Formats: sequence, C-alpha cells, structure tokens
Amino acid sequence: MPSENGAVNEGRAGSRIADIVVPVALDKAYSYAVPAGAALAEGDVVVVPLGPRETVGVVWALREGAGANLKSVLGRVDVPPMGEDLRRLIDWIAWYTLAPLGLAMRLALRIPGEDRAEQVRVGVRLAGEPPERLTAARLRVIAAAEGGLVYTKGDLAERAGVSLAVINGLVDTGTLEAVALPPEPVAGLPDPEHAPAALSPDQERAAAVLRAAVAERSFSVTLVEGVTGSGKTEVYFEAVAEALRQGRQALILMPEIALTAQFLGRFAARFGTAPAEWHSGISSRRRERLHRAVASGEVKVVAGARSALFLPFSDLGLVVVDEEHEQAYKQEEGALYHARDMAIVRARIDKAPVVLASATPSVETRVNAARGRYRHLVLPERFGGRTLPTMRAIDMRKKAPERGRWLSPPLLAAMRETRAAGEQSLLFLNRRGYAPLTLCRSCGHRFQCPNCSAWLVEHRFRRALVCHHCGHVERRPDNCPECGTVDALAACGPGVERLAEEVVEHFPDARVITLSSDFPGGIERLRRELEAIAAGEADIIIGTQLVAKGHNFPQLTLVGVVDADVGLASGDPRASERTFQLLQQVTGRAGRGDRPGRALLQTYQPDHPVMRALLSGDAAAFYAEEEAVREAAGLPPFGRLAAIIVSAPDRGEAEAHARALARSAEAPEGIDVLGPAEAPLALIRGRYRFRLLVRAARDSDLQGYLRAWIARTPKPPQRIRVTVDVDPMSFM
DNA sequence: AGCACGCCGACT
DNA sequence: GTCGGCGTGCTC
Repeated sequence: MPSENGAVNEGRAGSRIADIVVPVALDKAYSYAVPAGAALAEGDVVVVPLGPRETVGVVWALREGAGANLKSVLGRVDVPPMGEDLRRLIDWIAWYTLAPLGLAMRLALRIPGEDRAEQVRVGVRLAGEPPERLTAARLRVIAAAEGGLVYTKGDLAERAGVSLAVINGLVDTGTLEAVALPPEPVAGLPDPEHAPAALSPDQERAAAVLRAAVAERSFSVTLVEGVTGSGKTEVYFEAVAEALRQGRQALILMPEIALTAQFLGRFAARFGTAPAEWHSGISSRRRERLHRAVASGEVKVVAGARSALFLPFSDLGLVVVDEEHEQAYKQEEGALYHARDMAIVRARIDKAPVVLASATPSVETRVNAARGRYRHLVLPERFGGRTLPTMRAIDMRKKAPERGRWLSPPLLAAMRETRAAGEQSLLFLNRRGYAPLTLCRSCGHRFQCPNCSAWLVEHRFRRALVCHHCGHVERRPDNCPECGTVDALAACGPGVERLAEEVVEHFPDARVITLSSDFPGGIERLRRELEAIAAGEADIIIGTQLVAKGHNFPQLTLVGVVDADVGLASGDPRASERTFQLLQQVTGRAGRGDRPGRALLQTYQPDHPVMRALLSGDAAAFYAEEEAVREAAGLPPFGRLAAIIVSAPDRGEAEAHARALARSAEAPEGIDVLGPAEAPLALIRGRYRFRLLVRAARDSDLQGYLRAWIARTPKPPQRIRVTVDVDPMSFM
C-alpha cells in the first residue's frame, strides 16, 4: 500500500473534478471528485479507489464540475509531481505507439512505497573527555578524530585502523558523540571548468556549434558523426559544460552496455565528478533518491539507459543520445518505443537541444540531416594521430581454407606476423556456439527447432543443441533420430567455439581468449578476461558481437572478420546497414597510438555494397544506395511502417488469428498489409508470435488507420494477444 | 494490471 | 454436495 503523506481533507464531494490516469492498461483518464478544500494540482501523484482496490494515479487535469456520483480522491502522495512536459510526452507516446495511456504513464511513474524511507545516517565526533581506560586503539581513534570533524563510524574506524567495536565503545563512554549526518549527496556537482580538453581544430569547430545550440535555449537536433576515436565524446562534453554554465540539466542517453566505468571515468576527468547513473542495475533506494534529486534540480547531469528519458528534470537544457544508431534504444517489452525518437520529442517539448552522436549514423538520421531537419557535423579525423586501419578483402572463392577449416591462408599469415611482432589479433565471428547446423551424412536429416524455423546450433562445450531464436535446448544425440545411423552427424559451419579449436591447432602456444555473451562465468568472468586482454595477457582474441562495443583493446593491431557475409542474407531490409555498422565498429578496433592497424575481411561477396563501402571508406555512396532501396520499397524514413504482433501459447491459434486479421484488414488506397509468414516470428516465453506488417505511403495517417482497425476488430480471447509496434525503424 | 464473478471438473 | 481451476469483463 502506498504511503499517504499528505492526506486530503475530509469533506463533501466538492465542486472540482480530477481526471486521473492510473498505471493500468486503460486508454483514458478516469474522473474523480476532489474533496472540498483539498490542495491538489495537475501532475500530483494521488491515491484513488479503483474497483475493489486502491491504486496510485496521476492528476492529468483539474476542472470545475459537480461530480456527485464519482468516487473521491483519497490522498496525495509525497513524491515529486509529474511535470507538464512529462505529461505531454506521455500523451504523445500513447498516441504515437497506440499504447494504452495508463501503460505509457507507468514508464514515468515511480511507484512509491516500494522503497524504504531514507535511512538516517549516523556520524560521530569528538565530544567528551577521554575514557578512563585508554588503550592504544582508543588513542588512535581520538587522534584520528582530532579537530571536531564529523566522520562516519566506518570511515573513522578505517582511518584509525581499528574495528567498529572500538568506536562504539567510545560512544558508550561519552568520548565520541553520535550525530545525525546530512543525507549523502546523490551525485557530485560537475564543474564545467574542471579540466577542459585540448580540442583539435575540427573538434573545436563542432564544439562551438553545440555550445551555441545550448546557449540558444531552444529545440534543435544536431548529428555529430565521427569515426571511432575522433573524439565525439569530448565534443559533446563541451555541450554538457555549456548547459552546466547555464545552470541547466543535461541528460546523456546511452545503450546500457556502453555505460561503463570507463565512460564514467572520462566524464569525471573532464568535470571533476561522475554523472548520476540511471539504469536497470541501480538499487531501488537509489532510484527513489535520484528521482527526487533530478526533480529538485540538485542533480545536474544524468547518464542513463533509455528509461532515464522519463526522469522528472526540472530544467532540462540538453539531451545527448550517444551511439544514436544502436538497436538497444528500442524498447521491446510493454510499451514499444524507440528512445532516440522519444528523446527528440521530449526535447521539443522542453525546448532543449538534442545531440545525436554516432560513428555510423542510422539511415533515418542521415536522411533527416540531408533534408535539413537536423544540423550535421562531421569529425573526419582520428584524434591523437591515430589513423583508420587499412582494410583488405580476402576473396574466399580464390583463397579458400582447407575443407572443414575457416581461416584462409592470407589471414593466417597476417596473424603470424602480428604474433611475431608481439601484438594482438582479434578474430570476429558473429556466431555463438560450435556449429550453426548439424546434419546426418547418411540421410541428410537436419536438426531444426521444433518451435521456430531456425536450425539448432551445436554447443559442444555443453553437449547440447540450442535454438538461438527461442531458447529451446536438447541433448546432442550420438545417432541420427531420423535413420538411426550411428556417428553420422556432421557439424556444418563455424561458431566461435569451433574457431577456437582451429586457432589452437595453428597457434598451439598462443594465449587465446574467446568472448561470447553465453560464455560460462557471467559478467564477472567477462570483466576479468577484458582486463587480461587490456593488460596484454592474450595474443589472440576470438569474439562475437560483444567485442564490437565499449571495451578498449589497446594492444590490438589486426582484426580478422572470419565471415563478413553473416547477416547479409537474413531478409531484414536493414541487413546491409547493420552489417556495415557492425563491421565498421569491429574493424575500427585495430590500431594503436603509434601505428595504424589493419583489418582483413573474409568474404564470398567482395563486390557487395557493404564490402565496397568498407574497403573504400566511402560510406556516403553506400548510404545513398541504401536510401534508394528504401525509398523504392516505401520503407522508413520514406514511408511509414507498423507491425501488428499476434501471440498465443498455441501456435495454430496464433497463426489462425493473424490470418483472420489479415483478411479483415480492408486497407484503403496507400496502405498495404503484408503477412503473416508461414512460420512464427519467434517463441518468446512460451508464446508463439506471428506478425503482420502495415506499410503506409508517405502522408497517410498510419495511427488513424490502425486505431480504426483496432476499434472495429472484435476482441480476441484472452490467451491471444495483439500488440502494435509503430516504431518507424525497428520492426524486425 | 488486479480483482471478482461465474461456470465447469475432482474430491473430503 | 462444494472447493477451486481459469476464462471474461470491469475499474471513474
């Protein structure tokens, strides 16, 4: 039960009505009577009766009216009210994503009462006479506490080199006095002048533009595009500094995994203190405090994952979206939204500038920049004399490795050279496990997931076959389940586990580390491995997508992309864009301060646009081509696209409903309904998902069409769920 | 989202 | 007989 700190006065139903949004799947506000004399304002968090229970809600609007037959607001909750800007943002998100208003509101509501009340912290200071029994430990404590300052018990114990028992003993004798400590500040105060970075002329020009945008105190969007190592972060830090000088708040959104100690350290080096962090790993006590401190304006800079977007900033002066192109900005559960786009909407409401930063901006952002809707700044050079790695393709049709092997002679030669020079190589292969397909040499049987259309991936280490789509796991048998032949099962294709075997054969005395997200040992082990790599304790690193982001590999001079074609044949219209972004990032890891690195791409399609763009460094031509394809297909950002997702625990039921919806679509001119596919999209937590795509021409009202459709479609039985995802880009 | 109400099968 | 499974619908 939520705590009701500010009770609403008792009284007869008054002359005011409050429209209140409750955090449940309702698509409108409910009206409640405001008790006479109650001090209520729009945005206040209140407790209201809802059916047989009580719940919290937010006052969306107050109006005059009798409301005689309405239930009454029960009380006001003592948490920061939800500001006008946040309420408008939520209205917009609910309209845009077609999510029920209550669920959209939930994104910004911190349900109070979950968190314990602020604990009073106790400190001690020297107050009375020394005790009669003076021991060596006690003397050290008294010496350490000299000067009358207040210390926490633990702090003082550590300074004096004693245990807490000695401190408590001295409190009992009256030598030390316990005093209430003011609550610890939630975050330090960043100082814009602490340690400004020395910027290159390119960086300085970009920083000046951003500073001016912040000083203008109006909405604008600026794309900062710069290759890995070009110093984008230093540049947008100058925008943060300007917001601080203006006394305003700044929000830095980043993909959760990019919120590393390394980033916080860089921020602290520039501003003298770390920013307030906001992500799923933050404890609920701290969340509550941060929430209040952000509302009061005490916290100036928040670095956070996508949900930080809904913090109650009182004076937001800047929003930075780092790694703008990252798919992690897409919220896939509950209310479906794209944090980058919502950040832009929030900034528009708050009249604040937005900075989008990326080495490989997304197509939609490029198009917006090209159309003049966003400012576009390019940082062309690597900072500190680092140059981009040299790129070379290895045509696998001509330089094929031995049968059952995956490393071509040129790549092996490069690895040998690198090793001889005492430097590190990275082999990148975006495939977990041992082999992506297992088949029977006798009858041709292929192991397929019973739920999805995907092949089962062998994980030899776990002696299992795993579906990377839905998580289905089965034991790897010794004989074929189809024809019964013993020992006829063959692993086809490489995964990182299998690659590691091959590397050890070629380099028996090299120190090899394999990094993959499903690796045993979890985050802890991963961190240790990364530290070991940074310390030069590995010669060859084998990794999946994991190695593309965040972490620094200072000794790395060679990157070998084992199969650059992975992902190009997936049928996703963004396959090329994503592959380009990923390979650009991974190959960009090669190179040290003193000399450039090199990257080798093993590919069967050296003439593919992605490979051509990587080799020539001409991203502009590649993106022009991508845009043309999208435009011709009427895909975003040139057309609008939504997905209708039907899910049910029973596969047949889900599919039948999806087909029925497709038949009843009655799409008007300019709107196409595509699908559903024969096989389910995925099996997630026991539910089969089928999908319809709704494609609309440029100017048609996708939301209006979908709303009308939902309204006239009979409600399906409860076990069948229909959700709509109108994210402009991330629909696969 | 909760929570109650209601309609069906297996038990002390 | 009734306890309780879940499917359905409502909440100002």
